[in-house]
Amino acid sequence: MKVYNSLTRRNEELSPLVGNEIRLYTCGPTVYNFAHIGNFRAYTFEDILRRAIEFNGMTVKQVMNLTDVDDKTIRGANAAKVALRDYTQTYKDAFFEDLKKLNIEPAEVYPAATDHIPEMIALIEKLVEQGIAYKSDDGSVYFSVRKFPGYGKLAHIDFDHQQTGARCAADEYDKENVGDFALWKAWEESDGPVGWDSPWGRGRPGWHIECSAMSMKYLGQTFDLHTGGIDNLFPHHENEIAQAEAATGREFVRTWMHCAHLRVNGEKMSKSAGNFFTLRDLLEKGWTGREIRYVLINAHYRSGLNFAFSALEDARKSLERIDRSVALATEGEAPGWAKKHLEDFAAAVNDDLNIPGAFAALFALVRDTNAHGGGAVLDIFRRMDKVLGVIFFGQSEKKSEDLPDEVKKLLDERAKARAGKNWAESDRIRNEIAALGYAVKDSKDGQTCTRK
RNA sequence: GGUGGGAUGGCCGAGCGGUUAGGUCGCGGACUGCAAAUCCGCUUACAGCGGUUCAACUCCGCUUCCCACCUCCA
Repeated sequence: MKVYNSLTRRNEELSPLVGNEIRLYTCGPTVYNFAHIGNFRAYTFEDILRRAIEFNGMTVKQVMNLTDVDDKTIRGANAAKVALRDYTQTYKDAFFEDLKKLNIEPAEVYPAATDHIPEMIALIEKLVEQGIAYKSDDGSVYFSVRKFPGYGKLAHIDFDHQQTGARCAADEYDKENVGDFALWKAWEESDGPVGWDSPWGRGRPGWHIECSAMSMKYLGQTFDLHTGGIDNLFPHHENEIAQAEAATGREFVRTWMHCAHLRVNGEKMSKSAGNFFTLRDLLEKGWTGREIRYVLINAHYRSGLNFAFSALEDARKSLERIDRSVALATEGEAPGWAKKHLEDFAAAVNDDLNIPGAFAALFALVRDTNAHGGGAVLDIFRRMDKVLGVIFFGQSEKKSEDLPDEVKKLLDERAKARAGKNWAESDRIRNEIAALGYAVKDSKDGQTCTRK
């Protein structure tokens, strides 16, 4: 299995550092609001990643953090006049509900930042002791990027020849260097009741430190894989590396993977443009979790994905087609042609998660299965879906589902009409059944009726 | 200004120096009383201009346009 490593900018074989287990840290949500589908592009990408690792016979220990203290959560909680913990709990719960809707496999650990303040303080103390972090007059602690030689190696930025961006021109902090970032932020008025005691006084952790502290706590000082959206590459992940490697003197993460952004109708998703959707927005419009999942995963994770409602419509039809084919599939030893498609599927998945290519193999299986009128390919579908997570295997149950008496009666009448070749009557009854929400299809074996 | 990624058929979206991506839509055929489903075929896609090559959508250069990051956005 090969994946693209942002650190080396090359495709590399992914193999575990220890045993057969890949240790994976995925940057999770800041729980100040409902997550939007752009966020979920990252989470579905990470889900595909862990499923692909498992597909290849390895196990995964995944840690996904919940950022439950930062500017936005504090602002939200204080504005709502509720405790930070209560405020974030709402969005934590919502997040887990959303993950289920998208059929995202749960991570092994979901550490919350506020539950790991001591670990963060310990890490910061280590950095202060080493003289790589310093306390400013206001009680904040900063990381001195100049003192960490490898700074910029992930983002491939040469800071000696870098002009200062417009956004960091404002000199509102008491920092030695504009590039220095906060490890600990001193308490200020707007924080209200939020704050923890520390060796540097009351305050709260900087954003980056939680990921370094929590990932190392659960996965070790050096672990296999760390992922997130491309926007996290710099500064967030760069800073995580700096904090961790400066503290331990060891390599922090071997492989970094980043997914590209989602656009909506060709434009960047933003509230002001009115093209900002949460998962809940789409569910309310009648789209299902797996239709949304299909759209989110059916583009290579490193390519920008253009989200459009027409893509959801395509997804719905594509999934129906897959479902119909799966309903024809049976248990047993798979025929050679099906095994070939699984090989193609695996090759695509193992080529840096080429999911569009994997879907092409799936559809080749669909076509052949239909052409053969079925086959012992259920296991092949199952193995493909182990990675994709979009197939509905309940088709046979849906078929045998009890029909209302009213519909049964109409079907009997229609069968009689058809026996007498009374086509007008047959069509009339078909329409009547359709009006009740059921679809009738005719074949050599007679009528089949399913709920629409 | 720096760094990185893009422009593919109506739409979505892979890919590679020469061999069908795939989905969806549309058209034709088979099957069917009709329909639906299914299968087969078709609509001769690779931003523009040069270059390298026996051969370029794929490599190189230039042009146009787009996107992301450049200090707390997945």
